[in-house]
Order: sequence, then C-alpha cells, then structure tokens
Amino acid sequence: MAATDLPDRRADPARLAPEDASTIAAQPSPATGSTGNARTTGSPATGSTGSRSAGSRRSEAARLAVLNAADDLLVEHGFEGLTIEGIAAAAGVAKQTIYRWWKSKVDILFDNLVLDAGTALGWPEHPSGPADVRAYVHRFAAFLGEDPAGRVLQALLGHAQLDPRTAELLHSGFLDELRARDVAHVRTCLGLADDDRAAVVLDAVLAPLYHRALVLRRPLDAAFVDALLDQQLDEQPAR
Amino acid sequence: MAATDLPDRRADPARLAPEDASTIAAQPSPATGSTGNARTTGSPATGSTGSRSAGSRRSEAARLAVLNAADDLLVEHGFEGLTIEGIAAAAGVAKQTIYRWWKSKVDILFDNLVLDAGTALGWPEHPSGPADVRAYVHRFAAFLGEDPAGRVLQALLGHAQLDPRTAELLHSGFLDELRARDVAHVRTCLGLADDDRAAVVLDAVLAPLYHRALVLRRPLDAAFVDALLDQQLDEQPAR
Amino acid sequence: MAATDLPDRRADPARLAPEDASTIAAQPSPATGSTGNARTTGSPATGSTGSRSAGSRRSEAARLAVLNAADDLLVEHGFEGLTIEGIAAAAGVAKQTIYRWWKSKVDILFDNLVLDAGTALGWPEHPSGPADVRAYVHRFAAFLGEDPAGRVLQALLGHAQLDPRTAELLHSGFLDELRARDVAHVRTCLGLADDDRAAVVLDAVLAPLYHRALVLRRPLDAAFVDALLDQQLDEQPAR
Amino acid sequence: MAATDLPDRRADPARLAPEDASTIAAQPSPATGSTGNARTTGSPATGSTGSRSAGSRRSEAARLAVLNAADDLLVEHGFEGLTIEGIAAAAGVAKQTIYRWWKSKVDILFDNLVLDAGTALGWPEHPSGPADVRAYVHRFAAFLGEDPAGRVLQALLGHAQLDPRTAELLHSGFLDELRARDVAHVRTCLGLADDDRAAVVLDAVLAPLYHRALVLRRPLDAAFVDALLDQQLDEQPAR
DNA sequence: TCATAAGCGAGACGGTACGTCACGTCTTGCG
DNA sequence: CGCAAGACGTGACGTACCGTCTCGCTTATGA
Repeated sequence: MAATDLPDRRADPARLAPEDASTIAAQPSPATGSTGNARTTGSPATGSTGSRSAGSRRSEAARLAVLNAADDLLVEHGFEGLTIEGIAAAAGVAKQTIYRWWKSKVDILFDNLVLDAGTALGWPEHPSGPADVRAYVHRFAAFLGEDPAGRVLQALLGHAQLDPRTAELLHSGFLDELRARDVAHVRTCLGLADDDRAAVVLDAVLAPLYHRALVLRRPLDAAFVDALLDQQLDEQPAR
Repeated sequence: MAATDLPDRRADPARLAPEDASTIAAQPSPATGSTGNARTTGSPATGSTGSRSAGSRRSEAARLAVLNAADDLLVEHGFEGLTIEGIAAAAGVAKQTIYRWWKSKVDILFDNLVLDAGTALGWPEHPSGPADVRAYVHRFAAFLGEDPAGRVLQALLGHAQLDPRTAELLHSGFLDELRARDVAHVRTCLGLADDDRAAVVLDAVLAPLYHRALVLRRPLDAAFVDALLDQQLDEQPAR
Repeated sequence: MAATDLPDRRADPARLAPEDASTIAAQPSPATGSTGNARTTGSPATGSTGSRSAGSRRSEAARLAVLNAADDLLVEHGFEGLTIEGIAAAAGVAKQTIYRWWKSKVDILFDNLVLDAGTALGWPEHPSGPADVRAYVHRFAAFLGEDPAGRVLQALLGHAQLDPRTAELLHSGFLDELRARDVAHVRTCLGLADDDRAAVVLDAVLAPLYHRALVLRRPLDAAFVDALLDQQLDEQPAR
Repeated sequence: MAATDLPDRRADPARLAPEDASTIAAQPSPATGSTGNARTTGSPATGSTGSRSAGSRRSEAARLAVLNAADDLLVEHGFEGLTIEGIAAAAGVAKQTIYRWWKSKVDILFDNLVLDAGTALGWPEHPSGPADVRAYVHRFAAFLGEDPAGRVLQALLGHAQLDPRTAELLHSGFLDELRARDVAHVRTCLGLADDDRAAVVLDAVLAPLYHRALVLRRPLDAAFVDALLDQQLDEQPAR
C-alpha cells in the first residue's frame, strides 16, 4: 500500500532534482510561502545541476531540526505556546534561519502537515473497491482523531478559522488537493458516474468525522467509523 | 417567536440555571470565568440584596462598550488582531476595567456569543412540528454562515482547537447546553422515542453544516440547507 | 562655591515643581528628546498640582537605576559595548521602560552629562577675579581629562562627530549653554569690555585642552593647565 | 608642489619606512591590521618577486571598489549607517572578500584616510619659509573642514573617542607620524632651535582648528586661519 | 449627611516574543 | 587560491501586548 498521488515529500528528491514533473513541488525559494519544505530522510540530493549559482546550500539538518522541534513543541505546549524563538532554541538553530525559510509558525506546521499527511493518508496504488474506501476512511479517522501528527491538522484547521491567510494556505495548498484526490479514488472504488456524486459520498462520510472531532470533541473510534461507513456506503449502490 | 429556552442572558446574570431563581440575584464576581456578563439593555439590576458593602457598582456602560468594541474589532481585524488594549481603547475604558471582569479576550467573546446566540438561535415557545426544526436549522445555518455575530462562534470554535481552556469553556458553557436543548426540541417536533435518536438526527443535519462552514469554507445557502433537510428529515419518519 | 547657572538638576525640584523659572528644565514628557531627566536625590516632589491628570507617575527609582547603570556600563565596556538591553538588565528595569523615556543610549548619556557637569563644572556664586577663572579651568580640565563622569562628555563629543543628531543635541542642549555661561563669567572676572573678547580668551584656553584630550590623548595635568593659563590670562590685560 | 614625505601610499605598500626600500616588495598579508591597503591608480604592483607560490593574487579591482564604496557610503549615510554588508553590496564584492583584507569598517576608513591625507596634506618638497607653513595650515584647515575626504578624519577622530582600538590605530598609524613630520617641517621653515619649540607652535595653530571643527562646529574659513596664523606665527620670531 | 470604599480612567512597570538588521564565520562552486 | 554567493549562529534592535500595579477622581451607598 504505497502512497500514491498526494505529494509525499518524505524522501522526495523533487526539491532539488525536479525530474519528477508530476508533482507540484516548486523549487524552494526563501520564505515565499511554504512549498517544498518537508522532512527528508534521504540524501542531500546532490545529483542535479541545481539552479542556484553558487554558495552554500540550505542546511538539511537545520530544516529537519526545525520541523521536528515544531512538532514536538506543538504537542507539548499547544499552538498558543508555540513560539518561533522556542522552536529555534529547541532545534538548536538561529531564529533568523527560521525566518529565512518560513514566514510564520503556521508555515512550519504546514510543512509538517504536508509531510505527515503524505505518510498517513495514502491510498493503495491501485484502489479498486469499496474496501479501499473503508480502509482509507479508517486511516483518516485515526489521523484526525488520534495520531499526534493529526494534531497539526487540527491546529491548522482551528487557526484557519481565525486567520484568512492560514485558511488560504491550508485550502489551496493542502485540503483542495487532498479532496480532489479522495474524490477521484472514491469514484473509482465505488464505480460512480461522475465526480460530483463521489464528492457527495465523500462529504457524507467526512462531515460527521470532522464534526465529531472538531465540534463534539468525541473520539473517532472504529465502531463509530464503521457504523458511518455501513450507513453511507451500503446505501450508495442502491441509488 | 420569542426565544425560549436557550438562556438569553440579556438581563439575566444566572447562566446555567434559568429556572432556579435562588441564584439570580448574585452579583457577578470579578473575573471568575465569564459568568453573568452579557449585553443588557435593561436596568443595572438593582433588585437584589447586594452583599457589597458600599461603593459604586459595576458600570453597565463600560460592560456594554467592551462587548460591542470586541465584536466590532473582531469583525474588523480578526481574532489575531484583537487585543485587550485595542478593545479598551475602542471602548474608551481602562485596561484594568476589562481585566477586573474578564480573564481574556476569549472570555469577552464568549459573553458576546452567549448574548448573540440567545438572540439568533431561539426556538419558538412551543415547537410542535418538523417545520419548526426546518426553521431552526435555517436560522442556525444563517448564523453560522453569514451573521456577523456568527463570526464569534466561528472564532471560538477555531480557537477551541488551539487551546483546551477555550474548548472547555465553549463546550460546558455553551455548546453542551445548546445541544441538549436542540436535541429535546427535535425530539418533540419529530415525535421521536428518545433523545439518542433525536441526537442522531440533529447530528446528521448539523454535521454537514459545520463541515461546509469550517472545513470546506463554502456558503451555507438556503438551497443546500433545504436539500439537507429534505434528505435527513423526510426519511427519518420512515424509519 | 555653589553651582550657579548651569542647570544643575541634581536635586532640582524643577522637574515637578517649576517655581524656578530661570532654568530651561521643561516638563518631562515621554521620549521627546531628553530634557528634564536627571538623577534626583530629593523627594518625589509631590507638592505641586502636576499637569498629569491621573495614573501612576514615573518611577523615580527606575530613572535613577537606568542613569547609574548607563554610567557604570559606559566606564566598564565603553560606548560601543553599551547596550540598551545591557542597561536594562543592569538596572533591573524592563527594556520598554527605557524606551518610554529615552530615545537612545545617547539620550541617556546626555542626561547623565547634564547631571554630572552640573556638579563638576560649577562656578562660584559671585565670580569676581582671574583666580575664579583659573579655578574653573582647572576644574574643567580635571573633568575632561580624569573624572570618570567626564568620560560621558568625551563619548558624546566623539559620537557627535559620527551622528548629526547627537551633535545637535549636545550643542543646543548643553555646549552652547555652557559656553554662554562661561563667556559671561570670564568677561566678568577679567573685566573685559564685551563678550566677543571674553570668548576669544575662553577659546584660547579651552582649545588646547580639547586638543590635548581629544586629539593628542595626553593627560591634562595641572602643570600644563597652569602654563596655559599663565600664557593666556596674564597677557590679556596687557592688551 | 609634489607631496613629499607624508607617506603617500598610492603605489607604496610599505607604510612606515618610505625611505627603507627593503620592505617595499612585501605583499600585504590578510587582515593584519590595515597595512598596505590604499587606492592605487597604478599597476597591480608587479615589480616584486612575489612570495606567493600559486593561485590568484589579491584583486586590485575589488580593493579599489571597496575603498571607494566605503568613502561614498560614509558621505551618504554617515558612519553609523556605514555597514560592511552595505559596502560589499555597493562595491559588488563578496562580504568575505572584505573580511579577508580588513578587520572592520574602521580599518577600511583608515586606509582611505591614509590615502586621501597623503594627497591633501602634502608639504612642498623642500619647505623653506614661513609661507610654506601658512600654506600647509590652510591646506590642513580645508581638509579638516571642507574636503569630503576630511570626513573620514573627522569620523575616525570621533570614533577614536569611543573605541581604544581605533584610537590606537589612528594615533600610532597616522597622527603620530603626521605630527612628527609637521613638527620637523615647521622647525625647518621657522628656523626654530629644537622640535619641542616647533611642536608648541604647531599645537598653537592646530588646537584652535581642531577645537573649532570638532567642538564648536564652526567653519574653518580662510579669514579665521589667517588671523590665527598672524597671531601665532608673527609673534614667534619675536621670542 | 457624609465617610468610605469600590469602580473607574489613566498609564507606568517587568516581562515575553516579535520580526529585522548586521555581525563575523563558514562552505560551496567557478575561474 | 581569490572570489561571488549566501547560509548560518549570534546578539541587539525597537515594537507590541501582556497582565499587574499604583494613582486620584467619581459615585452610591449605609452608618
């Protein structure tokens, strides 16, 4: 079950070697949003010719340290207690190094979200039936409800309610793409006629999850998810 | 259509037990949460026996100025741009006067929410049929999606994702009560057997609204609400 | 030998009780230059009606702590090593408290200069003869050359070469006044016909002192000063 | 009137011993103070035997660009606004290139001073009479008071009051030597018995100039200089 | 009736974090 | 090896608000 098309930048060499044209990963440039910054476990990707003329490249170690520190501190102190200076200190990095590459703590969290969601919210390579949808929804519920990495999504969703720029980033940078992909897969798996119909099904499943997580603050236990799926998916074919 | 049981605290300092007259007279004590602070149009509540020995009572004008200023500034500058000092300046009030009665800007907004929701989210005095439910849901959608006063709910819901204390205040001080009331009314109007069943119906209607408002960020137009109601309400009796 | 007309604000109640109209001491207002701020040893001077309407007054303790800390740190680390943050830390004061009342470290040093010069560069109350001039010049040389408080003057004179705003402050706020007073006293003591002639004598004495201190960096020992005075003063009457 | 003995280092890397040809060939070594760096109009000094084994030599273009940029920026933004990064940018040079050859902006300015003073403060090749002294003093006054290049001397004199290292550099690297040369020439021109007597005359002339320029901030106009010279020079022979 | 104690405006204060600037060191390719 | 480019750790800058704290003034009791 490999992650497919949600841009998983985990070991994505696209950052420096854009031979993979299929993803959106823009060439990173200092603090112009937050694209293309994600935790990499791979090598520094020195293979390409690089468009940068000369000089020292961005420190991979610093980037990873910042992302991880932000994640840790978010869990530890919450979003409000999350501080650029705190991240810098925890990451052993200079404040200016953070500001060079990210515009705000939201930006840093966003990069973490893209990374973690790429890991946690994958679809099978060739999704083929309702069972794949069920599995994905369970995965989604686990991410949103329990996964510590899901805290980032929760925080960003919350902050998007408070700040239009966060909303814009979150939607056009992540949620829209996620949704488009999910709609397509649902359509395929359920054999639906068009995307609109698939979107209706997807919303019917996801809305209660978001509602329960964000508004009711109750756990998204497997039983709940299963009941939801039984109700929404089984009646679909009947239509 | 007078507001009924959602505690409209316009002139009512007792927040959680409206029927319990014994607690009504208690003058709100400084900054013990956010109880008893709401915009009042009536008199300064002189009816009580007052445990205060002497001196001037709380200034009603100041309280109203603060609440209104907070509302205005929230709309104008957003939650992040909302500051205690800004509210104090806009309200023509000393900072200390705010801190004497509220613990934080969340607290102020919460009072505004209680007040505005009391106005906007009322049920008819004797709700009696599905039509009342439909009307209420439309009202709710309008509040959540368009009403400038609904911005407060949106902001607090967002902030509740970031701060457990806000979540606690919002839920046990407002959402739980709102939900209990709505469940009861839905049960009555639809003639359902028990509260659990009513809660299921309520959630089935509200979840898509919240989802659309908070996650999808699309307008809650009347057509959408009607379609939702048609789907969820009409099929319920059939069960 | 009491200080006369150089505004000695040491224990000058003029800051809050301007019954002494002869001095320039303006009513202090936050960070509008640096007038009227100097170390006071007296009481908080509550006798007057004060133009400030209400609220807490400026903390005398903080003001003194800042001035003294700046003085100490200047001697210890030099002008370049003098830092607002360092002063704040050494004074046990918040940085903002400094910025509230002074615009820059130059401003703080200027206040110290006014204070210290008032102490060190006084004339006798009724200067009457060449001996008073001689005594004053010796005092001046000691101040410029040895007195740790003279370091402030040296630093400000140096910085005035680098920054026009410092130059402006130092001249119109201190040096011009000092010079006018000295010219008048010299004229009186030496029985000169007009101020221009007195200014020539004064310059003839002070120029070598400044030159030696600032340019040659040699000590202004008493022998040098005496020789200078012998040469310049004794021949003057002959003219 | 060719410049004579104030070491005009235009094409002369040996600073302290102009007559000593043995040290001339030494290529300046990186950042060991500020020796040997001055604007050259001639060739890159290829006459020497070059001790460097291989690799590229110091870029003459870069050196000139830095010195000129520093001069321009000093006039434009003042000493405080003068920045290594600003110089580098204005000179089209990498920051490291500056740090390789100079230790600080003071160092760069010092090189400019040595260069400009060499040009502006020359004596005739064989000074012979009081007229030469008068001419030199006029030249000096013009340099100190008007010449944009004199801004450098003013800035360094000012900064020397703030920083002992600058003072040390300025004195032992420039002022002492300048003074020694001037004393010798004055002695010759005025036919004085010894250097001490010449130094007294020199100081008597220069002190008022420095005083007027640095402390009084008044223009050093020709009339003032002439009056000064009349007074100090004409009475000297009488002694 | 009036002292008296609280509410209130004003705003100074010690703090924390912000986002920016420049420092001086370093590393990386190019020539 | 010099150099352009520029990332990096460092530290100070000046600002914005925080929440607490005094001040006098005003005002409505309740002794």
